[in-house]
Amino acid sequence: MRTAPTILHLDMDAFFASAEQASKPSLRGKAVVVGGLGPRGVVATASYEARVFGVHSAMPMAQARRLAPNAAYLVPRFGLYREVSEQVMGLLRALSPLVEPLSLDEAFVDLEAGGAAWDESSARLTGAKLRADIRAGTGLTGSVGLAASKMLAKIASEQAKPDGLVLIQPGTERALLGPMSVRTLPGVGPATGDHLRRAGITTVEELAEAGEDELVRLLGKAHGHALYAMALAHDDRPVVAEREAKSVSVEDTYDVDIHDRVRVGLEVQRLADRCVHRLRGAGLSGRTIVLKVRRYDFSTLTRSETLRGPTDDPAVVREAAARLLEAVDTTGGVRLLGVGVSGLADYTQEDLFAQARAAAAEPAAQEHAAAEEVSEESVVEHVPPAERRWPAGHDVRHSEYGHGWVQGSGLGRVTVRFETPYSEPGRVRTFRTDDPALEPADPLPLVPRRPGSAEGVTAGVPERA
DNA sequence: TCTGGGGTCCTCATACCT
DNA sequence: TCTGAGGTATGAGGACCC
Repeated sequence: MRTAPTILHLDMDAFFASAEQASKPSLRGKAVVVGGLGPRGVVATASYEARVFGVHSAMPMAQARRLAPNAAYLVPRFGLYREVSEQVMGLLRALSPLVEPLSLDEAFVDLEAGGAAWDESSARLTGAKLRADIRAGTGLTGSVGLAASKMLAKIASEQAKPDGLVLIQPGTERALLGPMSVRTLPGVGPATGDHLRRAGITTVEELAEAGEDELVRLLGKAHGHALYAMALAHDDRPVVAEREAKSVSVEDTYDVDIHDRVRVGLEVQRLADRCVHRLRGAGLSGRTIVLKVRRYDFSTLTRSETLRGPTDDPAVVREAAARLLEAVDTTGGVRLLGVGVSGLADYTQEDLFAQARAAAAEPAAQEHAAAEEVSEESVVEHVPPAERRWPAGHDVRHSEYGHGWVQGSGLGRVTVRFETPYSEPGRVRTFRTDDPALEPADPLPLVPRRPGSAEGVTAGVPERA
């Protein structure tokens, strides 16, 4: 293990909610909740103002609304978050070639590998400058943890939240970790936490005292060994820049359980098409097709089938998914369906054969693939028009009043607040949902671009245009 | 009053092969 | 030819993460 605290963990603060607040001046300092707004939605992120009321991630939206009835409730805009995330990841890559993104709002950086830091003081300076650059570039705050290992860097950034920096000095790790809850350690969730508690183990210190053999007996080989090492603050995992995807999947939870077997079949076909669309977009093909069914009582089952070779053919995936569905009892109704592909292979490699065959046998194959693309798009767009056009929180442009965002819609009306990331809080106006002067717009950058800036960014990557 | 979506990794059972 | 042991592939489920 390295001896200098040169592994950095960055965690953006309440990322989705903060991005929405930066984008909408009237929401700054207010409780904001981002997540699914349907009857079965859950909270993705709550702003710190909303957390005061007890709202937190993964909470059912209905419960959040009871706790914070006056908060602003918005659907996620992944296009905007992705764009901000890319900007932040760009700043990290300027520090080191070894950047390991964990999600849109989190990443590890090996500062030593990039020569950005080599000891405590250089690490601290680099971390502080990074935080300032992120704020200047995006208007958002991020918390930084610095330590000699990934696990400790992550614990440090957790302690730094919100909007702070914490460095764990090498040598102090075990004393720091000892009194903490076992739940602090990565990989210890509710089930393992309960398991350990029943065995009388609640702190990291007790975990270390229990000994490796006991932990393996309690939790199994892999988990036991890993946890014992963590309890001793041993963590040699390197920062890995390129991670290859192992599976691709799509799933939908329905507002109301589906009972009709025919409808279930149609939904599975749609999901298979969407999954293949994603697969192809990533330039991949896969061998194992997985069907996921969550029943009315929340019991979940998966059925899978491994083909002779990898495929990215929508017809093949549809057929496999349909076969798998035949073996599933859906009486009582289903609340969720999903289709996934694993056992991924490099599409381009595999496709050499497919292309050779196609060229020899079927000159129309290319057109067929193009037609699939179009039909998959149209599947994605198949949503009632009123909901599609005016989702809460999305940007709009009015020919007279300019740029704004949807505050709410229903009963043929849409309420818009006219403001931009750079304006004062704006006024609210209501229109008919079919008002021709009103149209959807791309998000604006959270911080105005300097004229002539090299990374001049087009305003917003539309999640779906 | 319930519980999203997209992933990863591990364990256990079973089948098959040698 | 029978039997058992061990390796590998496959399928199902569960825990965990953001």
